[in-house]
Amino acid sequence: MSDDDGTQDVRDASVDVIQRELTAFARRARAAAARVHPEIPLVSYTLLAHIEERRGCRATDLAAHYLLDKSTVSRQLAGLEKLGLVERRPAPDDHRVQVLHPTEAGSKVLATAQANRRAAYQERLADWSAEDLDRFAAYLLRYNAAGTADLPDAPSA
Amino acid sequence: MSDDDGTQDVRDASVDVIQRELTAFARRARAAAARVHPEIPLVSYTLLAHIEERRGCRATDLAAHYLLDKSTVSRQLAGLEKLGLVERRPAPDDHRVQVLHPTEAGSKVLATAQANRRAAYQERLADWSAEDLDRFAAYLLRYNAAGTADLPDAPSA
DNA sequence: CCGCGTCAGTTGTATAGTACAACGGTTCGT
DNA sequence: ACGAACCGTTGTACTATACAACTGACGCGG
Repeated sequence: MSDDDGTQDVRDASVDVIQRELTAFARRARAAAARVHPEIPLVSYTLLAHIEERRGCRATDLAAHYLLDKSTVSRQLAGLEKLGLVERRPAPDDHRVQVLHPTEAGSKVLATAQANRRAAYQERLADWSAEDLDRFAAYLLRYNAAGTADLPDAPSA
Repeated sequence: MSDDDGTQDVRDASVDVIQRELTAFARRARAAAARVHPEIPLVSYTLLAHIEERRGCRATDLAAHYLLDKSTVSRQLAGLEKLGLVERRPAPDDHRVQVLHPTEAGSKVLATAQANRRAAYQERLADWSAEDLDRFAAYLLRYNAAGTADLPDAPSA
């Protein structure tokens, strides 16, 4: 307990707001995503985007990145493959791993979904100044970076 | 496209980052919540918090606020009641509605969960300056307010 | 007062998304 | 060559969710 000033109260209040608003956002995110791109099975969008971005990544990488169980990723991938949006190829050097690539259809679907999402975000953020957008983006980056630092399982300890 | 200036590019880049980071956050939120308060059935935490905050609210209010189907709310509430965390009482003047109140156990569980969440957030935001926290909080408020504008949650009445 | 439209909530059914555990195949270190 | 570690799949179960059909309670126009 510092006796110098009441700065801590201000910090607490801000943290409270951040907690509450982030929670509210998370609660609504699913419904919102369903409205923006109803076609692509939802979560798969995220995985597909990651696959596109990091071509040749493995299922395990996705699981680690998104804190998902490997079985979950496996099924999501199966769905994506059935839809013809990703290809799973065994790595030549290691037969355990599958190298993931978007198909052409996958890239196309992803581009459409991204365009929709982007339009939705831009509409929502239309009346923000460039400076505010920049700062908000920076804050989110910083927040998420903090969270993923200890992420690699943060297991027992 | 417009030939007036390049400010649009900067805006687009920021919006992209915001979109991506918010999505990443949403994807991880569930797993994170499960770690922070594994006891309380997860989503119910949010509803319970809302019930606590707005004592005497109705199931329909919750559904509207969180964009949930009333059946979903009904079941969540049933679970919460079975756990002895909320009470559902018929309104005296209108027998259709149920007035919701947290039980004592509910308030206690909620307080614990909130303390845990709060601690987690504070740890994560420990090295942020008070000014940054304040601004981040303000941005999140602004962002969410835009999304809820059309929701029947801010009743003029 | 009666019937009909409306509102609140519940229940049936179906679907994602997820985890955990058990398993099969692969690779590597000793 | 054996066993540990690793990658992915499959079986099972549970939560969260939606939509639709239904029950019960209001409330209004006749």
